[in-house]
This record gives sequence, C-alpha cells and structure tokens, in this order.
Amino acid sequence: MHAIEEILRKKKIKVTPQRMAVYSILKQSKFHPNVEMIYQKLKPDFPAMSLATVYKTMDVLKKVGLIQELNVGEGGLRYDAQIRPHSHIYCKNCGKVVDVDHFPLEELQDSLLEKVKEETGFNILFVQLYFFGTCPECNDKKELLEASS
Amino acid sequence: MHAIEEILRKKKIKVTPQRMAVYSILKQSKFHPNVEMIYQKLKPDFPAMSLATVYKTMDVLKKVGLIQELNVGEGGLRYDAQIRPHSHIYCKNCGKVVDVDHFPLEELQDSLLEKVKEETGFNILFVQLYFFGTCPECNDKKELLEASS
DNA sequence: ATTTCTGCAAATGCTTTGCATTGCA
DNA sequence: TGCAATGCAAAGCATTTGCAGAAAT
Repeated sequence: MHAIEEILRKKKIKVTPQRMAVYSILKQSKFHPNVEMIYQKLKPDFPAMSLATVYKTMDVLKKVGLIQELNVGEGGLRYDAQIRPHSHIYCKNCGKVVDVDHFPLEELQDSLLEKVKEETGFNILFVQLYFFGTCPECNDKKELLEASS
Repeated sequence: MHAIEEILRKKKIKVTPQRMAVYSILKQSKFHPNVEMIYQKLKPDFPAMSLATVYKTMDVLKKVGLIQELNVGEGGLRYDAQIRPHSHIYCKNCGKVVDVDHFPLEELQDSLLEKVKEETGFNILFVQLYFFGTCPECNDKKELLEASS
C-alpha cells in the first residue's frame, strides 16, 4: 500500500482510481502541471473523467498536505507533489516552472523568520519564493533568431 | 507637475483624471488594494466610472513601471505603488497585505541570484517573496475568543 | 447499506474585449 | 481635429457548485 492510500484512509477519504492517477502524474512530472495539463494527461486512461473531478482532487490532496499549490501569476495554478519547502523559477516565455532545489529556503526560514515576525507582528505559517525570468532553452532560441537576422 | 504625468506624457499616454485618481489611491494606501477596492474608493468622486477602466488603468501603470502587481493567491490581484524590491506578508484571516520593509530582498537578490542562475541556467528578471500567516489583530481577536469560551 | 465521489451542466467571479461616445492634446 | 481613453455590455477563462447516478467502504 502506498503512503497516499494510508493517509487518505486515515482521514476517511475514499481511495479512488482518479485520485491515485492524479497524484501519480504529479509525482512523475517535473514541470508542475496545471489542472488542464493533468486533465489532458488523464484522458487516455479515463475518457469519461471530468475537469471538475481534477479540481476537486487537487482540493483534497492540498487539504491533506500531499501537494502544494503554486501561483506564478498565469491565471491557472500549478501543482507540486514535492511538499518540502523549496522555491520555484518560472519562464515568462514558455511557462515552464522548475524547482530551485539548492536555494536555501529552509535556512532562510529558520534564520530570518524571527526578524520578520518581530517587524510585522504576524504569526508566520509558510513562505513562498518565486524567481521570474527566461529559461536556457528560450534564451538559446532567441540567440539563434538574432544571429540569423 | 507630478512624476507620473511626466512619465505618461513621455510615453504618449494620455493623462486623465481617472488615471491620476487610481494612482493617487495606490500611493496613499498601505493595504495594497485590489481592483474592486480601488473602484469602490473612486465611486464617490467618479460616479460614472467603470470597473473596466480601473482594470485598463492597472494595465497601463504596470506597463510603464509605476506599480507592481501582487499575487497572494486570493483570486484577485493586489497592487502596490512602491516598486522598489521588497517582500509582502499576507494575513490568511482578514486578507490584509503588508509590506515587509526591512526584509533584505535586495541583498538577497544581489548575493544569491548568481547561485540560482548557475543552478537553473535561467536569466532572472525579478524575484517575489511572500510570507503567509495571521496578523497581530487577528491573533488578538482569536485569543479573546478563546479566553471567553 | 451507507456514505462519499464522480461526471455533467449550470453558475460564479475575476478579467478582457468590442465598440460607440467622450475627452485629452 | 485626430487619436486615445472611457463606459457599457457582452464575452472569456478558471474555478466552484448542485445534484443524480456510480463506486468505495
């Protein structure tokens, strides 16, 4: 039995093929898909599946803490099955979202959270750090275009 | 003449009372309003004003670099006339967005951006850092409720 | 058998668009 | 006067909701 099944059962949430499939896609993919991307990936295996089910599943997985939601300001949201605190970088050109694994978000939280708490008086629950720019692939394409003109 | 008028004229963008009023509200308010809040604030002075005009104005001000857009994952977006890099803290309870002025976002960019560039190969344009939690006012209210129960 | 989930369609909420009218330059 | 901006209403997306039938426990 997978960890996810145990977690769901413990909370009396039913284990369905759709939920397993959504989570499995998130676990496998590195590019942090949005709801529509997940829906399209599931279509071959679940032709009758509804977009609403994907939305509801994201909600369930988020609430039990199995995934995190990313907001890169696109309109739709992106999802990540890696829940350890880490930051993300977004390509404004192709929309790709990549993990920034070695950026010290955990250390940042440990060392500086107290400072921010003091300044603001807030009780801080979590932190999100986004980098915005253009990815190597898009930069290369642009160079090629410029060279040929 | 205010700086904003000069900047708009330089870009051949017309200076209208609506645009001035929207920017003035943003300059004055500390709580980082969304479009609806700005619209409501403007209604007494501009009874005929349309929500669409506020949206279009935010777009113009953003494009000329006079304001920045904040995305705290609420649905709607928040706006900030302070464009110097700084981070924000969001109260999940009352929705307030507060500046974190002394958090070293500029230093963070200077010292660690190179590291992230190396790891990801991205060309980085800007960074956004959000803290999420509960504000002092909401925390106090909660304590009162608990004490009285 | 009970309860929750799924799939569908309709509804909602934020934002954008098209276009005639208005107003800045 | 000419071109851009405003205001209005309709359209567009992402997301949510309500509910009958289906599936999990």
